[in-house]
Amino acid sequence: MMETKKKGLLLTITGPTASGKTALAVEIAKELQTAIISCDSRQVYREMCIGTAVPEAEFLDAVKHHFIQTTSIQEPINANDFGLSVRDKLDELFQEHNTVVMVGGSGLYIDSVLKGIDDIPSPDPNVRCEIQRKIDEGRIDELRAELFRVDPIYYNSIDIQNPRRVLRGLEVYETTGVPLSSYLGNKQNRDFASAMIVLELDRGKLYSKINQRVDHMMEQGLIKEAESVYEHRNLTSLQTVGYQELFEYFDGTINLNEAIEKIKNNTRQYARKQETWFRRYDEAFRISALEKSRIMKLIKEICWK
RNA sequence: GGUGCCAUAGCUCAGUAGGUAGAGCACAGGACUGAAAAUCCUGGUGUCCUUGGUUCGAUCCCGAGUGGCACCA
Repeated sequence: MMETKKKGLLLTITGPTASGKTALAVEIAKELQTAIISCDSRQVYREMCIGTAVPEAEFLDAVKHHFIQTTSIQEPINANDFGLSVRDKLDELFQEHNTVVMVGGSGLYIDSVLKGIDDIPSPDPNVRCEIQRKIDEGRIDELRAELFRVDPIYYNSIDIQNPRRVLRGLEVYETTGVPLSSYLGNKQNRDFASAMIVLELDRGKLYSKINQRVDHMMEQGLIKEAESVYEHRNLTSLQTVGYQELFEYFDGTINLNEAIEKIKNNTRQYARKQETWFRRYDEAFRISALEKSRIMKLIKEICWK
């Protein structure tokens, strides 16, 4: 069989939040003299910096980073937009580099870049609002029945308990007149090679790093940052750990200590969900986040291939 | 010192007309192709404070002890 010519290698570094991805990626990118693509659904927003743990200035200065603070919370992006933009950017970067480093913990965004995503027309936002209204009114059964009628294939493929999935199927059908399932299976495979490293850290260590990091964010002025975006609290991009809890504090429903504890709890849960997601990447190299020299050795082996 | 109330899951608490227990949170596992730091599903946590008594049987009733809280001195 003829192997299609690959443009270059995308080396993805992932792992749960606070596992040390950022610093490691910078070190690797320096070693390989290449650029970094951030794969983080929240660091793309300019208005959120402290709470999303955007890399420190010294890191950003040392290596060219892409997709960090490039858009506004008022112009939200989604997994599809992200995947397409990254692929465009990679075309450009592979002209100059054999290897590019991608680092981040947003699983769906990683998939969008590596596996691609089917081309589905963007639904009408008003349609979404209308369907959401019905969900809020408790009419989910009605919506499920409707979805079953218009798109039984999709209906049978999703978690029908999850209103988001039901909504998704209906919003596509209602705006395009065509079932969502008919758009599936035509995605564009990537034209570059891929290798992935998943950083691992035992729960105890991970949780204490998370706690420390939250305390550090508070010292850096997370409250002030949250205040500055409070008026936009309903935007999708602000459905984010570290902000929603402080908004509750601003509202007076909880006190500051409770808010901080909640941020820590929710960050822990986020880390756990990330780990669940990463277990699906069975082609990935899994390695302890603490063994830096082993990681660097592994990188060299991967890149020599 | 006296009186009253309380003691049940890691935490906050519910409960059993006496048949060894349950919610929320925490914790753990899972799903996930355009909101993904989102959304959804699943799971169990236990000397029911100690000790004597009543009873076929006590976490529950009675006595004593210990600890906590409140009030009175």
